[in-house]
Amino acid sequence: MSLTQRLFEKFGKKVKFSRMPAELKSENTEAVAEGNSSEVFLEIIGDIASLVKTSYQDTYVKPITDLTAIKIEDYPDAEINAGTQAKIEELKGIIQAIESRPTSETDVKLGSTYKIDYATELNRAQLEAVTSLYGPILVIAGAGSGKTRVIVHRVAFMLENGVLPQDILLLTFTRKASSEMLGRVQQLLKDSSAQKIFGGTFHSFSNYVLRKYGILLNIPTNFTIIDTEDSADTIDLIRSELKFVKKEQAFPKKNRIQSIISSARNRNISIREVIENEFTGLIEFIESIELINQGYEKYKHICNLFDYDDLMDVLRDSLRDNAIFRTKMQQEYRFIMVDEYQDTNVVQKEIVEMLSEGHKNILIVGDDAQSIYSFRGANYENILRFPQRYPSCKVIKIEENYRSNQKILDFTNEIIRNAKIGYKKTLYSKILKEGLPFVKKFYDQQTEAEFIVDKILEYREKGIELNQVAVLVRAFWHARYIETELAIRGIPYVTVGGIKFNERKHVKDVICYLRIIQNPNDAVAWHRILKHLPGVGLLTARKIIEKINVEKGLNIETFEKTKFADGLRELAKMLTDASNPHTGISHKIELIKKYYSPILQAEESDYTIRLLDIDVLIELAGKYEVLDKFLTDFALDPPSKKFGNQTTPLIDETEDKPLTISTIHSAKGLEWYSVFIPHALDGMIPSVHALKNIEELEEERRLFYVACSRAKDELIITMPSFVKTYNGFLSYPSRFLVEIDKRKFDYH
DNA sequence: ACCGGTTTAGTTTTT
DNA sequence: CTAAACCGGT
Repeated sequence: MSLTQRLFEKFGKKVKFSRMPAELKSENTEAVAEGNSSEVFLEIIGDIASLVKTSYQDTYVKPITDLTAIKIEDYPDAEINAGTQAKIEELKGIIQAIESRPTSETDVKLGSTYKIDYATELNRAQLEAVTSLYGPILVIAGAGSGKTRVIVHRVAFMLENGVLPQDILLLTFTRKASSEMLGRVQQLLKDSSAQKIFGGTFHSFSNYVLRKYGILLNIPTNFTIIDTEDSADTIDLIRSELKFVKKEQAFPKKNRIQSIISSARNRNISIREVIENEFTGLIEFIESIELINQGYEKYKHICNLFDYDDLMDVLRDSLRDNAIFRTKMQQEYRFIMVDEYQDTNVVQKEIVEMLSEGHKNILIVGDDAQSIYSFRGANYENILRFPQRYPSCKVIKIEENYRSNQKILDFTNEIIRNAKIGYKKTLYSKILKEGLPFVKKFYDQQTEAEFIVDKILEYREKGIELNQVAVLVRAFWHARYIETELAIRGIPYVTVGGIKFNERKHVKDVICYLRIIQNPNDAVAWHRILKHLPGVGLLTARKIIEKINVEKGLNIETFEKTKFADGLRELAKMLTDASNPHTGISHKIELIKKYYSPILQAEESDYTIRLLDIDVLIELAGKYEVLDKFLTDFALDPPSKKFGNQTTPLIDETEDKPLTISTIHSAKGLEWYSVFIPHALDGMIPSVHALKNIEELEEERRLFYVACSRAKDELIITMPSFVKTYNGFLSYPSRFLVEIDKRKFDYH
């Protein structure tokens, strides 16, 4: 029976799909039925699961979807062009050169004058990294090999050897990581000297330095930091102002333009190069985008705004062009350590090189197998090429793993063994275990979610707390069914990654009012809040802002006769009240809340829930004295990245001990007793966006590796038999699973 | 000319 | 879910 006939039997009429397989469309030309085609399709897909479109083959075939039957040859190869091939070969050579370096076998002898017994707390490789203080050092640290331990002990060792804390610079991937490390140093040494060490992200370091030396560098010290969304909004303003003539092809969207511009800066190449290499469809827009970029730069300058890339670029340029500044920095930070070096981009690499140019006391730690941020310009070549840059450097590899049991390591080693690029390191562990990693396929996403939640409850019965368990996903929507299931059963959980607290629309609105109070030139913030006034759209907002610029402030009389005069007057009054330097930040937000609530109510049906977030904001602001600092921290490092569902905006982790649902990216550096990886389908991990290009595909592999290597004791990988996406159905298991020796896991 | 409601197309990851 | 495109009203 054909599909059309089956549909007819089921629904009593012919059903038309908006996105239907071509061969079915031809069968169904006189279709009449309406309705949400995807839902209908989903309902019947159980019967006809044989007809599944694979996103990369563009055909509807009966797929072999059983993990035991499918072979890696059934997956299409990713393209490798000549340039990439040459680079892979070159990197192989570099890796070989590193591997053939003699590993240092010197036993480190330490006196007994230290507070810490380094020799017993560290293994040999770790000890060597900790006690080598001078010259360039590369530490290749596999997942779970005690990387943090090395940094913590090294900092302690430095201090114990009389290095001044203010001479040390510790650059990490998140601010949380650095504060945890320095906190541990403090505990080890039982004194507070570690507090004087500068520890933080590249961005927070740049922010600190640029504001401190702004006068020397001839840049304003009171700039406002804007995030990616603001950046895209600003770019959109410029685009509409430039009034490009309509072309055949639609102009790229603001987020795309933003990512092109940012990508060019992160990789230190021109916009033209980015488009020619990666966005060949947009070649006709190169000139326009370059024009937009010029306007964007000018706009930021006038409004005193810095985006994330500015923080990096301005610091790099200043170090390069201002010799006085460079020398000052080199003298100030005589010992530099960089964590997660595989996730630095070119600009950051240059910053590190210039900072350590004189003394060369630079230690970098990283793992090329865990490089997962190339979309942000990160380049794992930075770590691989470090020995090229510093031929005399010491290379230390730490391969003993203290996190996972040997069965999990056997599994993760296999993932990385299949990699086309990078070190083939083999991690080992002394932790032994009977069971293998668990892999299971389910009928659909619902049954998969139910299984996972059942299993989590089972763990809890056995005494494993919820906060010892994590669900790791490639993209946030992969966890939707699981979230629903958890909510139904009342299990507390926090989400990490995805839309963050500070990115929620209403939170950002409130922040924009504060930004105007702090920097009245902030046109991006003005745009955002003026558009809330009835009768004000893009163009009117622009006119108002122009007037504000000319008149050096918001002058109500200018707009007396307009239809939005009342709204503007109310806004101006609130801003005047809240601008009073004697009102605390929390009180300012309360004034904003009073003004903003009716606006929110008019726009959102769930406004009472959203108002709770603003109360959270008030609470958070209570810890700050200076508005400037509050806004900067909010842009660079949101006070709490973890938040629960709508009824509990912020979760107290120590009290509720919730389950973690996280993106794999945000799970970096963390570990749990047991880890679930749902949706292990080809097209999810690896993502559909990465199937064509070998470099992107390899990054997905590393992502899968990072996910699996978070597990200490149990690793559970599941998949539904199909998932509907906007352009097809996914039903093949992840190729990374197919590649692995079947004896390394239990398949159910 | 401009605003604002409605439809429709496209959806990764983050400092 | 979000942002662009479309369209009708002032």
